[in-house]
Amino acid sequence: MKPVVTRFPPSPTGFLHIGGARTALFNWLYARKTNGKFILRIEDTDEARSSTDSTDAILDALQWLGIDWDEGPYFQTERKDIYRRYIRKLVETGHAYYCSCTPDEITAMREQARARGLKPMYNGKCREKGLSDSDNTVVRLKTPDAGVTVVEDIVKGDTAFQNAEMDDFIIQRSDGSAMYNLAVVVDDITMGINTIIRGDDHLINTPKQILIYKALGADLPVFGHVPMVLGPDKARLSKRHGAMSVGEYRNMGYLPDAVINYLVRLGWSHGDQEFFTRKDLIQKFDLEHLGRSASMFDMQKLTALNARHIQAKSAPDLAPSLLLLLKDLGIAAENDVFTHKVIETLQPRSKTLVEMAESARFYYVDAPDIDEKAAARFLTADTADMLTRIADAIDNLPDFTQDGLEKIFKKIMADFNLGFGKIAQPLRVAVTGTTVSPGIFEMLLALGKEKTVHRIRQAAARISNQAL
RNA sequence: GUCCCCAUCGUCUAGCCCGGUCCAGGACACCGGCCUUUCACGCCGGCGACAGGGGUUCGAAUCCCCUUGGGGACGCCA
Repeated sequence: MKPVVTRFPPSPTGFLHIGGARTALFNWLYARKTNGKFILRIEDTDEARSSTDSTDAILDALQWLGIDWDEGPYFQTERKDIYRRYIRKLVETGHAYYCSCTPDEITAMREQARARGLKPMYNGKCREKGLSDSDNTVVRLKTPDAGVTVVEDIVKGDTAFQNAEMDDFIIQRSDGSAMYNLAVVVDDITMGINTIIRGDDHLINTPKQILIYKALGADLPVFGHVPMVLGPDKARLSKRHGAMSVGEYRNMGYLPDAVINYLVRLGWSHGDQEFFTRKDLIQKFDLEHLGRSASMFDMQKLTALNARHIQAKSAPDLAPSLLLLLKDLGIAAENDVFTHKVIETLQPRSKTLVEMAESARFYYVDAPDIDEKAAARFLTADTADMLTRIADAIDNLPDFTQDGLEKIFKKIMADFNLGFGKIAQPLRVAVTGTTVSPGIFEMLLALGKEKTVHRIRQAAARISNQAL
């Protein structure tokens, strides 16, 4: 059994979008699962639309997702000689021919075909002319007039295409450059690709490609055409659907593991399992459980999965990404024990890292921004004394632990005849500035004794000042 | 217009290949409740689907056909 060789061939005409990422993921997972090889190839033969910026962005996004490649990136623009050689071979063996029809003529043919209720096609005018290479000639593949070409697809099953439906398509442009179908097949053959998983928008290209494989006398790879990812309006995913690029998800505070988890579940399943670690996926991914129908992209589910992945990670793992986001908020934080504690208090209540960074803000600033509404409700005149008492008690606490804090709170509760809630909320507002925060104990413990005492005193002072 | 693909809760899906264990299971969302120092997490419960019509069969979500709906492709783009 030969090792599996898969590939991901993006064209560098923009960022890596979600649909492309999923295709890359399927190929990568299958290669990793089978101990095969995953090759990256940049399909930049459309030089007008391709850019190195796009290439960089795509590579960057793949790296962020943790999709690494064993070979490449190869660039099709650097392989022109290879294509030319194969095209020459096809002409020499009679599988292809030169055609001198002008674009206008072709347009006319198409209109004619359409008028007769047929598929718009080239009519094979130059097929038997025996033209040779000259300016303004293209090369076309000689396709069979009759019979069928069957695509054996591991996700769609066998699909038969009438050869009569296929025209003699162009494999080389008049400027001598290779067209997509030719370049892909030549690349896949020469790179040893034996498993092709791609979007089902390519299913129609497959019979054409099979014809090229056959004309070249090459073995066919295994094909698997996965359904498209659609937007919420069931239209193919496009710019107008909002966040499309993988990079946007990084900026919004999504974890690569969550994105991968979500993407793989869009069209693949493993029983009822929803949560997968990277390791799980490499172990469990298979081609048998790829779905056949298109799916819609659902941010809410991605977000839910992201929350679960945030909880599943360790604080030190989360820290580097969070630090970057804190920096965006103007907060300089270190990857230290303090930050790790901060993260732990926030993990169960953050759906994204951006959310976590915003919630973490109060830990780092010198004095929290006091929310006026919260202050009006909880930092009232009658709490000033209590807060001062708490601050003093904590200040004198030999051990700044949950036990120590509990003892203090119990005493205060008894002395002031208050329920715990009556103490906790003013305290929370004093220390965080808002009524919403992690649990009092974990939060104070993470904040540290000094800051805690300082903030409570500041709040008490604030109340006194307002009373004047 | 022609060709191709697809069709289970609002969404992602299990089940379909090898009909009965499915008056269809899980997850997200939504709605209740519990827990509780806030917000969350968590837990419990609820709502909610086999597109329609014909067959085949003792029996169909599962097999066949048609209809409808959705998607894709018909480039000197990839």
